[in-house]
Amino acid sequence: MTSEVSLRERKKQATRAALSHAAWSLMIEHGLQAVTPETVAEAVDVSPRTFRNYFASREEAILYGLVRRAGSIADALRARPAGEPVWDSLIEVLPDMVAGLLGESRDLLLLMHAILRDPAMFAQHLVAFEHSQELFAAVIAERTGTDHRYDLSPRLLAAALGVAMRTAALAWAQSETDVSIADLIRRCLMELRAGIPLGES
Amino acid sequence: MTSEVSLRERKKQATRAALSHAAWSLMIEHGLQAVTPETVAEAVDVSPRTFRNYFASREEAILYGLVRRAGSIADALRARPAGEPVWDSLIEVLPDMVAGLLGESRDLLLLMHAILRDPAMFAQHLVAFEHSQELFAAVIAERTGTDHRYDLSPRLLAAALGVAMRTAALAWAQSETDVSIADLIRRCLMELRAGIPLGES
DNA sequence: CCGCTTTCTTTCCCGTCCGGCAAGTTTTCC
DNA sequence: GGAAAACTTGCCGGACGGGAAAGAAAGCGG
Repeated sequence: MTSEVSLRERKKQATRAALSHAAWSLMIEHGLQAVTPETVAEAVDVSPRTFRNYFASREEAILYGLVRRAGSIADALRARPAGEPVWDSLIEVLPDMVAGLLGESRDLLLLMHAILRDPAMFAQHLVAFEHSQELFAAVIAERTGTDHRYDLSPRLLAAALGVAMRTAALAWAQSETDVSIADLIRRCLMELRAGIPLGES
Repeated sequence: MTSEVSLRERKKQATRAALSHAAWSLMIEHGLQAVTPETVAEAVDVSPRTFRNYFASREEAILYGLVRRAGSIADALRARPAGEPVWDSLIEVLPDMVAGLLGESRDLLLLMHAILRDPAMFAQHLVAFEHSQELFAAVIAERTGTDHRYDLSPRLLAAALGVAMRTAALAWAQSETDVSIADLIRRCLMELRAGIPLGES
């Protein structure tokens, strides 16, 4: 009963999580240039070669945690009342949950700066969001009774969510005022639901 | 009058275009693995080192043409009548222009397969779209009289356009039926303008 | 038209990174 | 308990990235 998955699998997941966590911590504490297969592997007490078996790049390791958290957001969406309109679920769940999962705002700021400075980080964060979107697309498709592999709308909406979160995060990182990231995400989502009305003169 | 930019600058642009074009052609004709700094440089008759002075990776070279074309789409948007609502301009211009600029549908299919197969291509195509979105955000901000550096809406809309085009391209590449890419883009845009209404039961 | 300066191209080269391979270790399964 | 499968590790070769300096081309002043 303790093992619905094998010991082997649990160890692998643990190692992957530990490596990812170590990569993240190293970046927060010592900057991006301090994150290398060697330093990360040493922190987890495995060989550098093993690090490369788990992650194709240091960027992937750093951002892996975000994809995991996207998974838990998707689970939270699944847990919403069955009849609730999807847009309502999203606007209810996403802003606070994203803000909650991101942790220290100082950490997020460091991450955003790394993403904006380093081309490899920038590219990889786009990939991470893309992977997260697949998770969201699956949930949305479940809840609307469509198939996200064949129907446009779920994928479009999932992609729009990614856009909302990235746009909000960017605006947050660049703004001098300290509006909350949750509010920014909420505003982006509501604009999207309204069809991005441009107040044109 | 022929030279509003210097000869030097024109030569650089020509070299960049030639390298990008060669990289694209090589991919279409001989597959992704045939595209290397060496082969591309040879096709343009420059040194491999020069190729790397222009592009950070083969993927960047292959996709550079797409970003250029995004620029010409942005120009087309600028040329629309001043009073026209932005969404109308977009729906009017984007679908046909994208389809027209992409050329042979067989080529596009090869590109999509390369993007879906190769992680580096996948990452780079996201970056290319991101760069294109900055161009679109600038146009939208001009036409709505907002500043895309401080206002959310133009960036959100520009990002949504990228999403529409990528989602459409993906659906097109995966569909067995031969709907036109222009129609798919139009459908995505109209769904976005309508706030992605999900026909929920 | 001619040198001088600036910018780009090219060659050479070295350190780093990536990933295949095979030996050693751990887990699984019967 | 022992064979088979899966994972970890060190080693290694080839690819890649980019610095430095010489050579070629373009711009600029006379």
